[in-house]
Amino acid sequence: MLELAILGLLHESPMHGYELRKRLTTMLGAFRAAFSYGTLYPTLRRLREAGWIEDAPDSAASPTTGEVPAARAPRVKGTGLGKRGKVVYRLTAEGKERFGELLAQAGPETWEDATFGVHFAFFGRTDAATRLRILEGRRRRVEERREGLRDALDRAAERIDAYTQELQRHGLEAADREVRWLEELIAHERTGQPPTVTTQRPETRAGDSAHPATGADRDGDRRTD
Amino acid sequence: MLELAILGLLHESPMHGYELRKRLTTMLGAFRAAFSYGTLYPTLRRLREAGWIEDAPDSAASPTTGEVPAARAPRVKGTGLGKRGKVVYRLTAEGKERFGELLAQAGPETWEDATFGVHFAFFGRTDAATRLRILEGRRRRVEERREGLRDALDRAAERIDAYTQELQRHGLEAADREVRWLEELIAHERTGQPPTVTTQRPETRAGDSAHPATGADRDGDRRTD
DNA sequence: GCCGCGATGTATCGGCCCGATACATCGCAA
DNA sequence: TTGCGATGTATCGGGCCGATACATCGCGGC
Repeated sequence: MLELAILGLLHESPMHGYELRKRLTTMLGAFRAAFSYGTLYPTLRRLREAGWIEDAPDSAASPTTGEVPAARAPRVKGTGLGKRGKVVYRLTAEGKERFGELLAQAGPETWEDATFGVHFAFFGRTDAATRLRILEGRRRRVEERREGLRDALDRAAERIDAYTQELQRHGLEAADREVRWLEELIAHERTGQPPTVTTQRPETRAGDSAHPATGADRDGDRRTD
Repeated sequence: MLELAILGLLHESPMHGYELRKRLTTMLGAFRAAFSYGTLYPTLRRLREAGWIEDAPDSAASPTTGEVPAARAPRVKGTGLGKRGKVVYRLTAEGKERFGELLAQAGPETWEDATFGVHFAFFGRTDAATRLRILEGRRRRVEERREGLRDALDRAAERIDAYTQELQRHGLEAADREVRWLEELIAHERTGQPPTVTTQRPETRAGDSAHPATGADRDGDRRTD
């Protein structure tokens, strides 16, 4: 899950682990608070070893000329880095491919809480059919939870602790709201609209006016989950 | 976190791991879907080794539960539990003490998503001062997230992907609703009201909900899961 | 000058937790 | 008899978290 998030973020532009984490935190609105560094750095390492991303020393210290660091010095373990510590990660060609694969997935794991959030955040680069499948899977998932909560409350009535009951009531309401949200999104998808685009502030300077979301890439091959 | 949940549930009555998990699932309304067995059983083992709980072969559970409609015949013939059968866990005296300690905690970890849910579910056995501290800590936590989301949306405006924006908007709304919920609860706590006396749950159907005969339930006592 | 101090930045460790998987038993129906 | 779904216990690999440890940078105070 973090893998998809990192690949997607680096797809826009290379950046540090530190910045990556901040972007992650605000990007994942609901569904997840933040990833910890204890997760982030090991994952970066894994992705590097898999060849999806590559790192380079930050050349920001010397703007244009400067001396290029002699060689991609192998990471000195033990006590931190040599001297200049910042590392910029960037996506490789294989990484782009991998990102595409992950984007096309629409299996059961894609509609779990946090995973769904990450996938949704990248819907702008996901093809329409996959978007719909994920949205509907998620809806079913939340509906199931909602029914479970409803039953529990019906059956519980005055048998269980009032606080527990209140917790379930709150959970039921949240589930209900999410289902309605999803239904709206699904309806929009079916009519070909991008998302609801709440407040429009026409500040869209020159450049392309096309919507990033409605590109409709013709699918050639697709792995159905 | 699971530790608190298990101790609290076993405080009511002894039960199997299997039943424990089902109770857990419905108890934790929002904030958490379910615990997996891959978590539950190792935790039970840990608690047993720590001395907080003890196991015993399944014979007669104490009837303090909601009672079972006599359809359950004792399937214990000759006690085959010696080798490996059903195991009923029950709280020890030390376990009760431990439960009390955990209930009294009100630190930073108690207002994280899932942990907060577990603590809240046991508010009926938590003293008032601790309840208030946890509620207020949680509120601050969610407020911070809300502000972060608000800033991101203000600043982002037309810069970011429409789907990502929609995700953040949804997250903002959810955070806002939770803050209001918490504020209501805090107000109730301050006036000494026990729990929020909610006799009606949110109706998800259209149309308003006049509640006929509050408290009366059409029997629903056929399933004991 | 230089000193602390908070933000930036990278990284590891112990431990919680999850999904997948493997068993075994029981009641029931084809 | 066989199959099947619910009940029931348990482990394993790996993802993820909180705590912790460093190191550098910019900046204001003294």
